[in-house]
Amino acid sequence: MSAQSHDYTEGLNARQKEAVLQTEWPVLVLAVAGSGKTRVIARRIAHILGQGLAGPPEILAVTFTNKAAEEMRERVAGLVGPARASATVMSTFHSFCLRVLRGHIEKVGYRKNFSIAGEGDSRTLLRRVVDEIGEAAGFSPALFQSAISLCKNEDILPNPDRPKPVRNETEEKYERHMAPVYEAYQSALRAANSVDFDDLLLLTLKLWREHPAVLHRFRNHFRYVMVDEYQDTNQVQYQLLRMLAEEHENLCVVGDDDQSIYSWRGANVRNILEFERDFPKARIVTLDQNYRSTTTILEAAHHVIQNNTQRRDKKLWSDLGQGRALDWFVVRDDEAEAVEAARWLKRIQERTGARYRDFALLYRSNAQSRPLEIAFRQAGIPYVVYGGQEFFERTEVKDIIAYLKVIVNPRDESSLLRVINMPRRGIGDTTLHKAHDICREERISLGEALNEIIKRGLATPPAERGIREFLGLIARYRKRFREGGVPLQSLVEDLVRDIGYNDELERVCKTREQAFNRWQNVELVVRAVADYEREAQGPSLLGFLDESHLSGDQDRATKRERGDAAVTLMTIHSAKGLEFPFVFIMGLEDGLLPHERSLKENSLEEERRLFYVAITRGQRHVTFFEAVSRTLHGRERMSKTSRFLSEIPEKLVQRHVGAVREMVEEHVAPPKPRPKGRKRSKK
DNA sequence: GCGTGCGCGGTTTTT
DNA sequence: CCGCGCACGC
Repeated sequence: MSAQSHDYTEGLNARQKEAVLQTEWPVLVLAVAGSGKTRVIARRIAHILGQGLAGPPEILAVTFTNKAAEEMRERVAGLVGPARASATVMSTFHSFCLRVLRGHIEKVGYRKNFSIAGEGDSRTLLRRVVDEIGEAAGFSPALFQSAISLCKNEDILPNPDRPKPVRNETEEKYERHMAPVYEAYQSALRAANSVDFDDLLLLTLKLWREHPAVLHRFRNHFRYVMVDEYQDTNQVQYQLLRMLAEEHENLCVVGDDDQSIYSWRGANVRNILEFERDFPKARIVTLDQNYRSTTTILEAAHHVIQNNTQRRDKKLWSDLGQGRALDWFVVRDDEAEAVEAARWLKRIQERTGARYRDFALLYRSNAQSRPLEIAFRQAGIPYVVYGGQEFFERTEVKDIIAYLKVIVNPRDESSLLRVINMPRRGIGDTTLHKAHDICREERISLGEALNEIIKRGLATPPAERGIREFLGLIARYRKRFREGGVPLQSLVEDLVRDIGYNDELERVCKTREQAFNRWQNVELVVRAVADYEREAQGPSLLGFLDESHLSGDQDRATKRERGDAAVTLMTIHSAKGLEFPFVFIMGLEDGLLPHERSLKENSLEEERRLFYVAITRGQRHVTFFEAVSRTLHGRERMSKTSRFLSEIPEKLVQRHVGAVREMVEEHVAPPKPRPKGRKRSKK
């Protein structure tokens, strides 16, 4: 590795160079879809390192997904070598905050061994809370959950007196019930020494606000801060960034307001729209050259997005040639849609020699995948459906994880409740209610209360035996894990054996096959532990749990590999950031895209951005499918063409009604040889 | 304390 | 149509 400084702007266009070279003030990089933003961030990091402006640990690059962080790390490694790349801090907001909190959480009132409550954990907890204080008033726990999350995203704490303009009775009632539930939920979490995903960010903010000395250490440490997908940041993330960059202001954010599709999760487009107001010294660099799609695709996308009012106007162009007009199939129903999509796919393959992995079918909602799966299976087309149940959300996986959580954090009540009678130990509601009463009277944790029950002889003999067995098991493993010395993997293996989980699965499952499948998931947990133990710096059970909560789907890597020889089926949301030579956009009907619920909620512009994101995934060709009639919730409904389709000029689209016929020769684009790293067969 | 039906609700989901 | 959360009978 050469020590002399290197020109990391080589091969970049003028704008990209500008973005890389401006390092000493706030920079907003407005990067349209496919304009090489990851490349720019990676080069910028390399440039800062190469110029000796900062050392690797002094650079912070934040992303939203682990995958993005990983990709970034690889890109940077390719430029400056793996050693310096891995010393650079590239992580998601959540992992970054977790790291901060593992070091300082005691200053904001939690213990170091706090648990992370996943979405499911928090839902369960919320159900219990609502039950206990009897505040449901007809509102579902799910509703409370998302409302609380939105509050947390905006840095709003539970406060019953919060003045709020009230429009109608339902809303007023809702407000009245929301505050106590939020408050009770928060104290329950705290009593369990647990934090939810939103707390990771919120508590970091609290820590920095209340402990300026801590903030200063981080501020002085991270001399350069970069943020990917800035349009997706929420209020709390914005505050965190602001505090971190307050002095040096070496903050570089990259994003595209037109691709903001997560406002329903608290993302605030305002952050990117008003960056100059927030940081008056800001420079703005616009990357408007697209390196991905044909001009036809871009023109169509551009016409669509221009109907939005709340956006920064920008061009969008490429020099990749015109390509084929977009195709638009109007078919009878969702079944026909799937069958025609399969036929169309084969036709394109015949003509272009494209492989299965070159295709993606994108849809608004997961329910749309089913007819596609059926048709593709019949047509013998291999496919991979993305989304669905996450590995760490599966029952058996959650059970094992819950055991581990109880072992690490004795106060973790949700996890304790999950496993105390799993497998059956004869401990039911009666006993647990007694324990819960003791919790309250004595202000002790549930685990301690169980001990009390035995001491006071309050449990029935079988329940008492169960409690002893359970507490003994947990105590034994807690000790073993604390003492260390034995590999994590064998301890987890022992645990799974000791609790008799295999037998439990055999008992619960109806078929052998199901038991086998679920047992395999248990084995995957053990494998995940082994993998973690091998890779991590200083592996610990706590570290494994942290990783398992924040790294989403361990399966994703394996799915990707399998995806090589398969067509991709996914929602438009999960397609963001990806690209495919051939993209099919399914269900172009009013009510689906735009979704009817969004029409009610006044978020048509976000639906349009969603459509824009879908179109701009396509490299060579995009096809629309519209079903005149669609079965939804078991009921057949007639539908109207998506209003978005009329926003694309007619000359860019070829409309076909009914079945797929021969692909009309003059429309076929010459196979576009743009080998981006990997070669495409040219025939 | 544990297993089975009814009934309700049902976009999107990076962490 | 499907999955679940809860309410009832063993």
